[in-house]
Amino acid sequence: MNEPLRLMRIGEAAEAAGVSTRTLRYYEQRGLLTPSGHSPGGERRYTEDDVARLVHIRELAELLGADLDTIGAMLSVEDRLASIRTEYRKPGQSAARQLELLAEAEALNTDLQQRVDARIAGMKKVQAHLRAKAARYADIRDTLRSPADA
Amino acid sequence: MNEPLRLMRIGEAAEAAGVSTRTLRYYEQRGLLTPSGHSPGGERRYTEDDVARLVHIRELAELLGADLDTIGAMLSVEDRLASIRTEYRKPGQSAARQLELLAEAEALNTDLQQRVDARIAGMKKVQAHLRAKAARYADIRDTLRSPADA
DNA sequence: GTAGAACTTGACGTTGACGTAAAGGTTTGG
DNA sequence: CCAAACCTTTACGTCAACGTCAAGTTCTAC
Repeated sequence: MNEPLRLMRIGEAAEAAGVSTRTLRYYEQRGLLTPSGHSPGGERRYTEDDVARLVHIRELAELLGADLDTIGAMLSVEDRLASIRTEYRKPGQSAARQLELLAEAEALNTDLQQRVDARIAGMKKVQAHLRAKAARYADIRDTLRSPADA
Repeated sequence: MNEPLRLMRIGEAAEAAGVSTRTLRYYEQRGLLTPSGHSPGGERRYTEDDVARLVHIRELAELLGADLDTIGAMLSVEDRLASIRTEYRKPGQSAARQLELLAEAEALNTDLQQRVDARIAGMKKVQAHLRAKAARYADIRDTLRSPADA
């Protein structure tokens, strides 16, 4: 009924995400990523989902250039969200409570979207600069070929 | 004939760019930004162009998340480029030499473009994720309003 | 059941990009 | 010309995000 659910040791998980084992332990200490389980002897065991989350963290870090605290905030929003979805499925919940949680998640998501949008806009500005420069080079190249100067 | 050419002291230049004076001295030490001149007493004097360069550096740092060494490399490309333009204007230059310099500049520019493009692509991926999430929230909101469950 | 690889928890080291304090020299307005 | 504001160099401090031992424990393959 339940899938095989591969459990990875820390080294395997780290390699799968392209980071060091130190990074995994550090992220755990910072509350960003807790391994899904442990071996009887106490070793960390990671699932594919854990690795996906790890990759996600790296994306946010590298693409957004955000520090780990900021990323932690983003993740807790997403986690919050997941629990909202769970809670939402339970029939016992009051509709008011559900709407409240939903509103919170939406606000945080909107905030994140704005940050990303701003960043993309800035990057596009740089991109435009570079394109303009490329065009100038092409011009210069043309001028060099046909020296109609005087 | 020549414009007034306002010269700023370090504090003014720093404030104009929204950074600390320490940052200016640090960038100078790292070879990223040398003031255009000095007062007789030895104080740094910056021009508007210097400030523009400073702003440019900050843009690259914040938008690209690049470290100062990388930014330094980018800047030296641009500087190289400016000197190429200067050299290119001189009539004494051989056309072969000009083409050589131009090719170098174009190669470096292309490289930079690719890096920026990749970054934008990554950001757009994140953007898409966030949009999908927003859509899901909207769905949930709808479901909450009309509980057609059984 | 044992060797060796991989893991555990400390704890100290490193690097980048500045912050900050000290001790003195320079500018500038009145 | 003089005080306040601003600047100079030098040097140590800081913070994040890990890297790197060290000393001991657990896994895995044979």
